[in-house]
Amino acid sequence: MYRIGEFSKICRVPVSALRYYSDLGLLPPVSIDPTSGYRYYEVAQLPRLNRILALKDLGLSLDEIGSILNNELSAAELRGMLRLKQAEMSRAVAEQQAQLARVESRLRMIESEDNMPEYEIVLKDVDAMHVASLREVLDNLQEVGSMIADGYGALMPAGIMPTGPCFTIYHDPEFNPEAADVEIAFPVGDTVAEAPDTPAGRHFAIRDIPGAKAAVLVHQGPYDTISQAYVAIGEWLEANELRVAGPPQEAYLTAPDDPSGPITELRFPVA
Amino acid sequence: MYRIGEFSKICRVPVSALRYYSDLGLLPPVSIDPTSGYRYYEVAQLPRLNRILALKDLGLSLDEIGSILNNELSAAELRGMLRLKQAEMSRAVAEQQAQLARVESRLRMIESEDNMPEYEIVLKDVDAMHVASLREVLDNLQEVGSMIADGYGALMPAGIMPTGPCFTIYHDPEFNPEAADVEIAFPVGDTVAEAPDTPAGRHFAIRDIPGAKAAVLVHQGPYDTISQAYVAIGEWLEANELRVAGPPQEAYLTAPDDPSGPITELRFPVA
DNA sequence: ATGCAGTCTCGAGTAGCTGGAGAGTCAAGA
DNA sequence: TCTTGACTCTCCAGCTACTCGAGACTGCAT
Repeated sequence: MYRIGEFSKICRVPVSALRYYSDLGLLPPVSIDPTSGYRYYEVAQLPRLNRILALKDLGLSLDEIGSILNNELSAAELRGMLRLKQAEMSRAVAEQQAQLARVESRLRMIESEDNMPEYEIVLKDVDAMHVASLREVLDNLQEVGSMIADGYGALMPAGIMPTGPCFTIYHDPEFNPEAADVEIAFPVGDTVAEAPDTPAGRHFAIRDIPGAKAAVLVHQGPYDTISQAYVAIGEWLEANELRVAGPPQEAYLTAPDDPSGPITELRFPVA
Repeated sequence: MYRIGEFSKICRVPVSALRYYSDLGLLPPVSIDPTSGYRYYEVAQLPRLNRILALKDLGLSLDEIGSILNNELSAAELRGMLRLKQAEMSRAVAEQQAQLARVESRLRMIESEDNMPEYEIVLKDVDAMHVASLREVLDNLQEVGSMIADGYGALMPAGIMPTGPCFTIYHDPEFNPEAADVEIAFPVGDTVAEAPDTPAGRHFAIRDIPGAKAAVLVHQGPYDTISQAYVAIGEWLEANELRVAGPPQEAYLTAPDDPSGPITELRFPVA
């Protein structure tokens, strides 16, 4: 019979943890003095304690360990749980490694530039959207502005309120300013199934854009400096070993008359 | 000006998190209606929010991010912090991978045996000890018992109380029952600098055993079945790709007359 | 006027402990 | 027998970065 401190030395587990396990009923002391409340342990409890530690080390929660120790779980169930943990952990490892890679690339960046980067690029889950869109091959990207106005000019009178800021999708595999395959999308309610032609005679397509993970960057300032943002996001993707998995999007988050100037969000879907 | 829900859609950050950042002062809304308490945001806050998310993704705490955003930290300090995080994270990644390997080896084990393993093996930090020890080359391991008794026979009368259970250290690079280089160690107080010779005329060495990480296993049952435990720990070390980094120890945790039978702890230092 | 979706604050919960406060206990020395 | 000091007890708070729920209020559309 050892008091908790001695037992703690023997098993090399902190006293506080032993008390915690005792309270949870995971490792009840062999006896508790009813007057003093002192917990008394025996060396014979070491195998059980080691089982607890071993199972904990496998990533199981104390709750789950309790079930296992009380034989509430069959071997098959334990196997299933472990397989689940395994999948979960390999995902976690991959995620951790990616995060470490991001830290390293960031370090390299600030050590070469010796200051904070101009843009912050973040991975986000962009969820699925139902959109009304106009797709055209343009020989002049200036036209995008008038196409947007044209689109709103059709949707608003028809009572179709966009549910979010409109954005363009650049379908070209490589940038070609003389024949740019551009889609302008207006997010609309899920129930919208058709839209009238625009004042300029364009025809809407209604489609779903699936959700995806995307590298997202916010560009604040005049649109004609946005190429810097493309450079930054390209470098970032390369540094983080991510591959582009779809056409990039540019969302126009501000109204044309916003006092803080135009704000554009770049989204590159990644695998 | 957007209400929190709309802004949440734009930035793809949950409302609860935005409120949390607002309470922490990390991303205060541009205005708060004094009567309703409604928070109002603007698109121009997206860059700051993305900075928060990017820094968070680098493993910084919200506290640290707050300092950075308020310019309380120089670029050099940020670099230092990131380097620290980097070291910490690569350690964490390695640890996670090792844990994943343990899960996988455990899965393989229970899938081949189709039941729970007999022993639970755990990595523990064994801390440094000051010991009085007897080292000898024995041609018969049975003698260990009498050596232990001999040791106690010298220490107790001299008023040197062992501070923990005694243990043997097997110094042989490979097991040799005809000439086993065995050290029997009695943990004693740090102040002990010498001990008298034993009744049988053996001479104590007083030394420090450095702390180390060790694979630990508890064997409950008669000593002559302990070879199973050695097999188990050997398999475990192999499955977890750990290398032995010192002579193994066997600690005798029970008194000879303990009703629960002998309990032995095996410790293999690992790198 | 009435819904109803959105928002507010506040408090609790998460996992696995760790640390502290304040009180009681045990064994040895004076 | 008393004291001292090490140990132990219970209970509560804190850690991180939120999330969830209760109960009350607001804003907008019918």
